Amino acid sequence: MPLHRQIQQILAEELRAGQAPVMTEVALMERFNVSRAPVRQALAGLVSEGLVYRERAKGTFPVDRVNVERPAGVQFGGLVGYLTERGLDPESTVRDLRRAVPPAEVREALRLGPDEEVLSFARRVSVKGQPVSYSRIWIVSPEEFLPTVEELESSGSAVELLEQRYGISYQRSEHHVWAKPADEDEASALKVEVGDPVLVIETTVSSREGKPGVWRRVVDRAEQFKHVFTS
Amino acid sequence: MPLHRQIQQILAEELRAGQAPVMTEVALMERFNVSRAPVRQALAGLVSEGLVYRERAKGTFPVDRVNVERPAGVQFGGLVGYLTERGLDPESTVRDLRRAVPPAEVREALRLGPDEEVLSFARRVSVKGQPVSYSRIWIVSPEEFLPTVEELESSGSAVELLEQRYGISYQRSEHHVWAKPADEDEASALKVEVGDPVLVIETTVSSREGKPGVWRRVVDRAEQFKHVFTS
DNA sequence: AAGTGGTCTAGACCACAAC
DNA sequence: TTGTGGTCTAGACCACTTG
Repeated sequence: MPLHRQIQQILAEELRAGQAPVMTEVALMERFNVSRAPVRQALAGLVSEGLVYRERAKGTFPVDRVNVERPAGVQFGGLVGYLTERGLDPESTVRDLRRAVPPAEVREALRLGPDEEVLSFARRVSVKGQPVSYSRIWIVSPEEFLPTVEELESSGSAVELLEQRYGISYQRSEHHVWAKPADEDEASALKVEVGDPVLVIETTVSSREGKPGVWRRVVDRAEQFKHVFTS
Repeated sequence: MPLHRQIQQILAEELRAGQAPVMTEVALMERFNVSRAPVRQALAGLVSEGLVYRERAKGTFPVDRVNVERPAGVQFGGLVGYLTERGLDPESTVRDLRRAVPPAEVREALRLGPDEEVLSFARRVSVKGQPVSYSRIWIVSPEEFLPTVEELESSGSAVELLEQRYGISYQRSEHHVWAKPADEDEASALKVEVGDPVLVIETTVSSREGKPGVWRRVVDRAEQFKHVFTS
């Protein structure tokens, strides 16, 4: 592991522990016996982590109140884990797992030809027997990637599986969010009345090359869980 | 302007114009007659702009399809400008402008004492006489910051005014998003029926020091405008 | 073998803030 | 005046990809 990562990690731990380490570049150069470059790189990392901020000619200071909470919503497929962390013991039901040609809207978002097949399935997440979220996902993946329903239900995230097995990782995502009255399908899946408000989130996930690889549409029960985005 | 910014700007223009400039570090060092540091800094900037990606031992490449669209939603107070850009000619109505003690929920988010007053007002944005968005905002600001209703309606963003006059700038924001049925107030403000779905977004904006300075709650007509978040 | 980006050293000068 | 972070130079070695 490169020096600057080690330094960043050490400082991040100290910051999260509430200690405010001496943060001037010179002091850190002496403390770690390195030149300025790795120190600056480590500090840049802490800035992008949101742990410190820097002011020219003034210094480097820890951010006031570090947000400990890591909310769901931005993290892809994090809902199950998020609920589990809070002791809510969610059930995840996967069905309709198959390779298929997606509808036109999804084909366009994923830039697929009219005959290209991708992996798809639907997932329903329930807490105490009450459904809170219903989603369908389309994943561009190797043909030999065929996880079982059990694997998907236990992992909570197909993208995670894909990353573990093939090293395919995604960097960018774009979320489109709106509210609408539930139609019949959504109402029956979520056990609400037709016309009740639901939250719809459509997400396109792309690799760092800018190539879209995953499209997902989530329908949430209104007021059940708030989604959090940070920027 | 520092060298690396100039280089980044030149390359960004070329990339957006569709030209794919030679991107190896050595080539750029020769082209701009600089050392490696500013070149690397410029390229790092392009990466965070989302214009290029880099692969170790392979090279630096333009991102597949550069998203030209700059969506509203993440930008604070950008709705009016966003609609205007699309030729929709929105009307912005500001009312109830005053300094006041916010309710407990907002006080907590802004970390205020029980008697501290902040600037507040409500804004309704309409397109063709039809309301699309209703919001209330609370802004921690100097007492002498008292913009007029006219200034607020024309600027589209109180935060922008604050930035221009006092140099106060905000970096972080956190959005909580959910759907709910409209209550009586929301229904009458947005001219929808009670119980119709609306989208609620509560946003806390903080300075880079981590100090929260603005709290806003927006209620949107459902399906009227989608909100877009990228990460 | 040649070329790439990632890392690191050891210097230097600058604008700016604080004392 | 001193110390800070921002910028830049001129070197170096490395792991890794590609021909």
